[in-house]
Amino acid sequence: MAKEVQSMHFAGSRQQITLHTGVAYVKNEKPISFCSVSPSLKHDPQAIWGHLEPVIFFFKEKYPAINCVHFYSDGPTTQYRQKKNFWLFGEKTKEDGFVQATWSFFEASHGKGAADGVGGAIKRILDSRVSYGEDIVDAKSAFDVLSKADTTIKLFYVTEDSIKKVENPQNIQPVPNTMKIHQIIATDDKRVIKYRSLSCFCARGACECFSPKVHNFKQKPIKVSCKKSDSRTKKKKIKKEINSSKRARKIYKESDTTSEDTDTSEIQYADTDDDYTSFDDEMTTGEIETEIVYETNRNSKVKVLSEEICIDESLTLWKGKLSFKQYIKNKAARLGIKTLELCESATGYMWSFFVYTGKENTPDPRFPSSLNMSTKSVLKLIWPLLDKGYTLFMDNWFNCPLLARFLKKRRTDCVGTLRPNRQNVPSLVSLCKLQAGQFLACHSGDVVIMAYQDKKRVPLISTYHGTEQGLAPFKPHMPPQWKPQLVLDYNKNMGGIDRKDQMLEPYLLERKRCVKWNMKLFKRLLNVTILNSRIHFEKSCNERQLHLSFRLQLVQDIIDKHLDQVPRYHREINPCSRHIRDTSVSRADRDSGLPSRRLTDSVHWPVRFSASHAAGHRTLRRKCIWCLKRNHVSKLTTFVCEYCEVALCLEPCFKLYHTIH
DNA sequence: GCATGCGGTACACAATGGGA
DNA sequence: TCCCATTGTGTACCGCATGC
Repeated sequence: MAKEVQSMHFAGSRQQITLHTGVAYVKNEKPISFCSVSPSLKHDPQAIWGHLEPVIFFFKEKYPAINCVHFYSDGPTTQYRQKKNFWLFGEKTKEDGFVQATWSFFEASHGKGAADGVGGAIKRILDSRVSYGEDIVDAKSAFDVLSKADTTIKLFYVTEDSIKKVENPQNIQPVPNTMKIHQIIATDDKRVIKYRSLSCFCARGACECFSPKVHNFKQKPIKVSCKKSDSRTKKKKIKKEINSSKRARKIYKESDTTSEDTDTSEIQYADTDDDYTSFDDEMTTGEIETEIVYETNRNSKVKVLSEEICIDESLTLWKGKLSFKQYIKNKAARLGIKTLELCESATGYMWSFFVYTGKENTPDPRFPSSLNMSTKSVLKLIWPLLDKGYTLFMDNWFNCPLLARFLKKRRTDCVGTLRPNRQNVPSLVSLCKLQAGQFLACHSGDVVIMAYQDKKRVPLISTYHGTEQGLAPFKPHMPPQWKPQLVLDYNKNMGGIDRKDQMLEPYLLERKRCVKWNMKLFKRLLNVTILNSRIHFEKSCNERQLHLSFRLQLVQDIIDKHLDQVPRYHREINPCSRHIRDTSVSRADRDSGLPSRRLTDSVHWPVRFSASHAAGHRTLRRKCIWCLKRNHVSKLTTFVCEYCEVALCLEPCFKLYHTIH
């Protein structure tokens, strides 16, 4: 409805005014064009609603029965399509008594609209008056001239004070994906709006077409500051969150624990993941694809694992904003992206993994939703390996008796530590008095639960151990020590993931700061892939290879194989280049002694931004990287290097970028 | 919480090119 | 050569993601 015509110059005077034009369509009535004139040069939402207020008042008075309003405008972020306007829209439409209200934004480059026509007519009237000798020096004189003119356009004068009186909302929550919004809808609550990427009017906008999302301006995001100086406050916040999660914890009862035919669909486990505190931040999880599950080996024969495998968690350091960022207090990184991994115990070969994106964000239709997260995680990872006779080692976050029994039924043994507060764990495990080195074991069918007293009480579970004992590995200056075989096997085989992390530690590709979290995760996976390759190589060749020499050899092999395909410039600056062929000079040019005019060996050509370059973008201009990085100047360009896909000014940035290292 | 970088848009003005 | 429409460029600003 509204369209703003920018500032104008009048009869030699440099004073500017603002015209805010529009056309109103009322059912069964002729369209009414209107224009508000103001000396204020503000064009922000506060000004827009300052201009709209007298217009709305006029129409409400003329047509009191109106209770529904639809606004149409283009979508500049400086004016209409922005959070402040959204906020004022919800506020003002309620104040003005509209039952239903929508605001739709035209797509960019939509062409001229009716409101532009009104603006053109106004400017023509003013121009004609100036040509007849009238001097229009300010907004008031322009309004007077327009009022005297023979026009059907309804005119309003808006003072600067009336614009200042409009509330200017501060510190309000931005609406996610504002740039993609094409319609906002007012709700019963003035602080809550709906928005969607496509407009619809099948129920005066109050429909559920195109899945409108709800935005509440009242809610504030939960933020936890990570400032070093504020560590005490941070600890308090973490402690508070942990306590609240404990209070909210629900212990479910097993539906049928006596049944012999135990199935995962019938069992429910206690949820006790109180070591983790998830930080919710500004990013909504809906924007994140949670299907980052690495299951390439499910049906492949790439690697035959040895019998002992283990599942554990790993944390990739990430301090930036991320909705599924995890805090794990006993990890070195403490804060980052948590991955749950299945590795071979002996070598650390990572067979599968998935990124933990929170309890609610990792749905898997294969498992009942009643299962707790730790059990679902185990089943998700081990599922392709069931019925193949593996022995799975896990720590106490994953283990519980019913899971162990289920795995045993699927020909998979299970060994690990156990939390005494899990369902079906005998109370003796935590209550019995034991001295250091003593242990107590309870049997139930195939499952044995043991309490071993070391420096502190360690509950354990196994599906193939008994009470047999073994001699612990020799330690200098320590007497030989007998321990339950269960404990010895657990200590021996649980460290697969730690072994992998230990081997990767000196070669952390992801150590360099990354702007995006997914790039950091990608680098980490690349690193794990190299380690996996080495393990695979060692097994296939049956010879030991130092990790460093393996990596160096890998780099050399890649260079030997692919260097010919690398553009000339990159080869010349690469000290490893051994295969440079100068094909840029023709025989005729060599004979003439002049440099060749033919750039046959170059792949770097300046091309215009095309639809392929601008995939996902709506404009065909980008900021020049060279101007931005080297000269610290923001300069838009329409050219891009065809090969590098980097935006560069044609002159001189394109040449400088490709010649100065 | 703040700073920074990047993508995106609007707007004003300059440059360009075709037709009379 | 002039006029006018189109295209290109610079600037300002906002939203969002990320890092510290």
